[in-house]
This record gives sequence, structure tokens and C-alpha cells, in this order.
Amino acid sequence: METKSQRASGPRTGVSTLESHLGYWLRFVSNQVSQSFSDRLRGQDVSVAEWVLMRELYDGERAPSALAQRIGLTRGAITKIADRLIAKSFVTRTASEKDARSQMLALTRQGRALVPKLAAIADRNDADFFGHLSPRERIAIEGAMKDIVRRLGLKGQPVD
Amino acid sequence: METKSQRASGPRTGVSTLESHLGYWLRFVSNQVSQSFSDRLRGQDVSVAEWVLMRELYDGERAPSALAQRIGLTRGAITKIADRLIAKSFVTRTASEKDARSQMLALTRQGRALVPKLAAIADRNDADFFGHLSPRERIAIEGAMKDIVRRLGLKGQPVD
DNA sequence: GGAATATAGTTGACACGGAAACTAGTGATG
DNA sequence: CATCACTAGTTTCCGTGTCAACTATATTCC
Repeated sequence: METKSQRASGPRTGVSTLESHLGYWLRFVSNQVSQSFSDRLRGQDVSVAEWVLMRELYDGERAPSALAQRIGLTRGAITKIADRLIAKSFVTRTASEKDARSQMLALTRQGRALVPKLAAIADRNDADFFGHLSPRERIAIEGAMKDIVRRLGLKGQPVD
Repeated sequence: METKSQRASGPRTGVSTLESHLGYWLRFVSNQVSQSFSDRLRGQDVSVAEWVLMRELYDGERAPSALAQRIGLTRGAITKIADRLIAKSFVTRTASEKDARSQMLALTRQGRALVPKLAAIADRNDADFFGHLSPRERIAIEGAMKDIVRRLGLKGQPVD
């Protein structure tokens, strides 16, 4: 019957609240955003992760490991996403000629044609969640996130 | 050979970049934070989701559906997390007497004893990622996130 | 008070990602 | 040129979450 320490007037104990952690809020909001985006992608036959990969490929073909680095997933995950996209004929996998271990992923014509539509959906979703933020808030958040990513030495390359 | 539209000097096409979406950054950082937290929880026999649920229960027993609402997961997910925690003897499940459909989850003595230790780990993890932010940045981000949650009408109750 | 409806929780199928073992090819070193 | 270390990608197993169907109980309202 733990009902006694229920709502002590303050953090009497040294136990921090979930809400005191920025990571908690980020995860909460991020989950909602992704979930909502995922809903909107229904009917496009594309998942969030697939969209991300396709968008990366829109700027040019890439090796799986490079994508893993940039997107922040493991190589194993990239393999699976690529498999799915290839099955849907949105992406092709081509073996490198110089290095038989390596390969390149690229969009098919069909995949490429889809990207702008997906981008529009992504724009709408993002706007629904963050559109009301003032430019200053936006900048602050985006800047802080990029900064954290930079600190971690994560992501291959053009953090911005 | 899609190599032509490779790196046009700007967004010549109307296709927005991943990086232009705040949701993208949130997801990226949030994933890293959770991953790191999860690593640190190794050896405590507790997952991130389990920590969250335990921390909620630390403030008093709760019904599963209330937790689902507050934490932002489905009831199904809560059932499973609770199952695991019960198996580990960190939580108990008690049927309500007034309403036979409903039940209450509560921490065991053992579970309760663990929470402060977990909280300390959570604090450390959060500090490692966000400790360098200026108070103003922190406030801005936390405020924006709470605001978004509030807008969505999500979460039962005490958003702050 | 009995049928329709709503609510609490559970379950099973499925999607997705990480960890680590594995395969295969490359490169360096003796 | 044989070995040893490294790298690219794949695969297997597992944890975890959603969704939708399901059970059981409560409530509404005629």
C-alpha cells in the first residue's frame, strides 16, 4: 500500500521526474510526429524509414554504409529497408566493379517520381507540429539539435 | 543513370530536404538519447520503457489506461511492459473491487527501491546530451515541446 | 430489465530496428 | 604468396511497439 509517499509536496526524495529530462520530451514529441507522418504515408506504400532513405538517394546514389552513417541506423537496418524498396521497385542495388564488396543504391525512375509527393507530405506533417513556432524558437531548437549531433560526431558530413 | 540532378546548386526542384524538418532532427537526436540511455541501463535489468512506467508508478499506483494516456503508448504496450515488470517482481497488478474491468499497477518494495538508482542514470544521460545547453535554450526547447503536447491534447493531466 | 453501446484490458499478427555472428572480398605484412 | 586483419553487406534472433480483434464488465436508455 504505497499510498503514503504519493504526492509529497515536492521532490522530497532525490528522485528526478521524467518531465525534468529534455530527452523525455523529445522522445514523446518525436514519437507523435513520426506516428502522424506514418499515418499520412498510408496509401503511398512507403514507411517513414523508407522515405528517409529515398530522400537521401534523391541527391544521388549512395553506398549502404554511407547511408547508415548519415541516417543514424545500423547497416543491418539499411539492408532491410533497401530490400523492401527494391521489392517495390523504388530502388536498385548495383554491385561496384572496383570493389566486389561494395554496392550502390539508387532510385528508380518510379522511385524518383515519388519523392516530391512524399516531400510534400513531410512538409505538411512538420508544419502541423511545428508551424506555429516563432522563427526564434525554430532556430533555437534546430540549432541545438544540430549542435548535439555535431558534438556526438554522428552523421557523415553535411550536418547543415 | 540519375547522376544528372545530383547536386544542383540549390533546391531547384520543389523537394524539401530532410534537414529542413524539425521532426527529422528531433527523431535523430531522440533516438540517440534513447539508445544511449538503453546502453546505460544494461545491467539494471530494466529497459527504457520499463523505467518510464516505474517512474510514473513511483508517484502512486495507476491504472494501465491512465499510464497509456500519460506515457503516450497504446494500452497493449502497457500490458506488455507491465507483464515484464511483474515477472521481474518490480510491479504488482491488482484488480479493482468497484470495477471488475479495471486494475491498478503499483511498485513493489523492490521496484520502488530501484527507482532512485534509475533516476540517477537518467539524470546523467540527459546531462550528457543536454547539459551544455544554456538555460535559455533549455527553456525554449522544453517550453516548445510542452506546448506541442498541450496543443495535441495529449497526455492525461499535469503536463507540467 | 434487457439490448445496444462503451470501456478496460489482453492477445496475436505484424513491422521495425539493434546486436552480433556470419560471408565474402580487400589489403597489408612477413 | 600466405596469412592476418579489416571492411561491406547480410542474416538470425530478439525486444518492443502498433493494430485490430477479442473477452469481460459497465452503462445507457427504451
